[in-house]
Amino acid sequence: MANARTPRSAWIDAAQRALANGGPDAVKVETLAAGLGVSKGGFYWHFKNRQALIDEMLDTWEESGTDEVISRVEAEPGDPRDKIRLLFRMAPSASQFFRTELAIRDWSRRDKGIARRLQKVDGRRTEFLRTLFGEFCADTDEVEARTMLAYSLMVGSYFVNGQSPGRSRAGAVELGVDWLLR
Amino acid sequence: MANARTPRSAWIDAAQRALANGGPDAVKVETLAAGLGVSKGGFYWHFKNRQALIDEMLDTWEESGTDEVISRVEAEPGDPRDKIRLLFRMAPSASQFFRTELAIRDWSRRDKGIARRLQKVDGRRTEFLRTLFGEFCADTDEVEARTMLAYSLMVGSYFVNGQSPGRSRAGAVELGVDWLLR
Amino acid sequence: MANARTPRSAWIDAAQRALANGGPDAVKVETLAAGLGVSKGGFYWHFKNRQALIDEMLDTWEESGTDEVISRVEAEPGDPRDKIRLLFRMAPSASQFFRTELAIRDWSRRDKGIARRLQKVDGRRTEFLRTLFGEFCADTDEVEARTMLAYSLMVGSYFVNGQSPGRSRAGAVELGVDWLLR
Amino acid sequence: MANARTPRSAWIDAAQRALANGGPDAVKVETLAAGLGVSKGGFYWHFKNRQALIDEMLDTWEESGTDEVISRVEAEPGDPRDKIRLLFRMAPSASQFFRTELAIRDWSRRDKGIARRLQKVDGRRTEFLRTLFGEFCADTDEVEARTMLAYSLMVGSYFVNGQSPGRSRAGAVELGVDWLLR
DNA sequence: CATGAATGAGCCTTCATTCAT
DNA sequence: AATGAATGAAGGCTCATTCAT
Repeated sequence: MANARTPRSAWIDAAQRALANGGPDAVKVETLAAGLGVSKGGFYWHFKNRQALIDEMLDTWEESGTDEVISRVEAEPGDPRDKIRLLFRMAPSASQFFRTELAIRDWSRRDKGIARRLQKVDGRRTEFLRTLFGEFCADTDEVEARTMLAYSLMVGSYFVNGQSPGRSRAGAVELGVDWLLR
Repeated sequence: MANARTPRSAWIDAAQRALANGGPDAVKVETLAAGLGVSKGGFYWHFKNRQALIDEMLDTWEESGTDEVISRVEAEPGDPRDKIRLLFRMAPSASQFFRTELAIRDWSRRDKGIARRLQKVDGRRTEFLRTLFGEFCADTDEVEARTMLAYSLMVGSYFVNGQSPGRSRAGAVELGVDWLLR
Repeated sequence: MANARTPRSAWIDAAQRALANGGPDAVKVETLAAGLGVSKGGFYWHFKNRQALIDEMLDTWEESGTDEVISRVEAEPGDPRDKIRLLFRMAPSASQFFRTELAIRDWSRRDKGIARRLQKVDGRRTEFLRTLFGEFCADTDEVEARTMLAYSLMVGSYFVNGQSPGRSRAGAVELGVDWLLR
Repeated sequence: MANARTPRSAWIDAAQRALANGGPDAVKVETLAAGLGVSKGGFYWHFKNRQALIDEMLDTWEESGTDEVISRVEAEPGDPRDKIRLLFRMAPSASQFFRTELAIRDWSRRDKGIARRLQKVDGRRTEFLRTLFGEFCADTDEVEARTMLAYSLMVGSYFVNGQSPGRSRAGAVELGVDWLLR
């Protein structure tokens, strides 16, 4: 039973990829089925309907997007500054995951349920950042300022398309990080 | 005369609102028409097709989002720090406009044409920020770092959903701005 | 009054051209108006509706398609054979007119009214051919056979698309005519 | 299995009938579906789009209108004259098929693709006629003349609506055929 | 005589969903 | 665990027609 020919997880993965590449409206039963080399009818064996798939996909994302990242960073040796730097380096490397997240971020502005999920994720991550900054920074307001700037940079830089003169986006981001960690 | 019963601009406004609220796929001729209390057929008197409306809407956004904003800020008296603060205050007030922009930002990741437009807009705005920071900050790298952080904060904070403990989002953003302008 | 800015006849001509080029469905009020550099609203000043235009166009065609051709041929000097040859030569020269007629011919298979009109036209023309053949051919059946062959050739050759080896269509038709006039 | 509830061929047949009865623009997905007692959405399971149906319909017509006809005639015993007579007798009996062809003939004047197809069909058929006439007729020009007249009669007589005095169309055509086979 | 603006029916196409097998 | 076939609700677009000016 559990070892289905096309397991549930395959649909969820495909949905996540579709979301990352084309936004919520690109999560089409037909398209996913085609990608999996399966007829769309089969989809309804696994899921009640499209919404059910989407919900499960979001559950999956929510889980892996917080604990996983944080525990990986915490496991790493080094001072808080190293850990923050690591966080910035992780985002682009988890590309597929991160691109899905960007789509979800946009989506959250139109969907209360998604917004709630994102709030949890962002809450946990900023909390983590606050802890890290707090380790070398006494003033609460300053911790908050740096946290806000750091997280906005981490997320926002992916929504910004401008070109810094003579610098790659990554280069410009690094300058920002350095400045934040002075 | 240009006394249209439903002027072109009404369609563009409606499209902008729809984009802000539901993303590109929510810009539906039928829906816009219903919202304007007009039959969908009438749309095609004003625009060749849906794409033409979208293009014009983007043109409109592009213009008002750069020249307009920049010249309004430059007209204001005050030192560069005041001007940067004004920029941050303007964004949320131009709420409808800004929400449209956020949708465009997400869209740009999937559409080359949109990406090009956004690059122009972001390029001009960051250029403007660079000028302002340059007025009280000698080091080029520092100017770049502050610019990147400021713009990411301005944009990214709208994509972040977390809650700072005991602070509104606006409050947290202000802390960030203050810190950036030290 | 009678000298309108865009006279009735202009619409009828345009309709005839459209019919010749694109068949009945190409006779679109909008297209005709555009071709005349006029807005389509004006159409309804002249005609009750599309059907009215079509009917008038057919009336016009019916008139010019019989008496005109026949009287022009009869006016010409020469023996019956010359006149028949002239008829064959006239068809392609009256190109615009003839192309309209081909469209009408097709149309007539689906529209009783058109069929009746065409029957009148074909009846008069074949009658005329019968007279001409009768002048050098005694046997009634032979006259009928030649008439049928001649008229089918005149009309049908325009619906046939094959290529005779080493001959133009006109060349092949001429061979047929020669043979018919032996 | 290929046990389609509404097989592809049913759509093609319906399309052919629609074309025969109303011309190319009458081949409407919605209309065909209604005729087949099926919802229009189902159409797109069988065909990519309307054009795909039309193309397949034309392929079908092309094949059955050449190879099929020719091989059926060639299989028949008898001298060339008998075979030509058979050809003339076959046309009206394949009424549905022939009416479709007449529509295609008209269509070909406005559509290059259709024209190419028709040229192939007419080319093969006239080639066949040329062979048959060649068997009892030495002079090349005469063969060509008779071929042209025969084929124009076969096709053209269906576009001619006149009434021969005291004769049916079929009767008049027969007279023509007899004369051609002297 | 005509335009500018709109209506509404109709068509093509897409897609979530259903269902018998 | 899935396929083949279909439904039906949208949504984009065209076009005949209307009507105030």
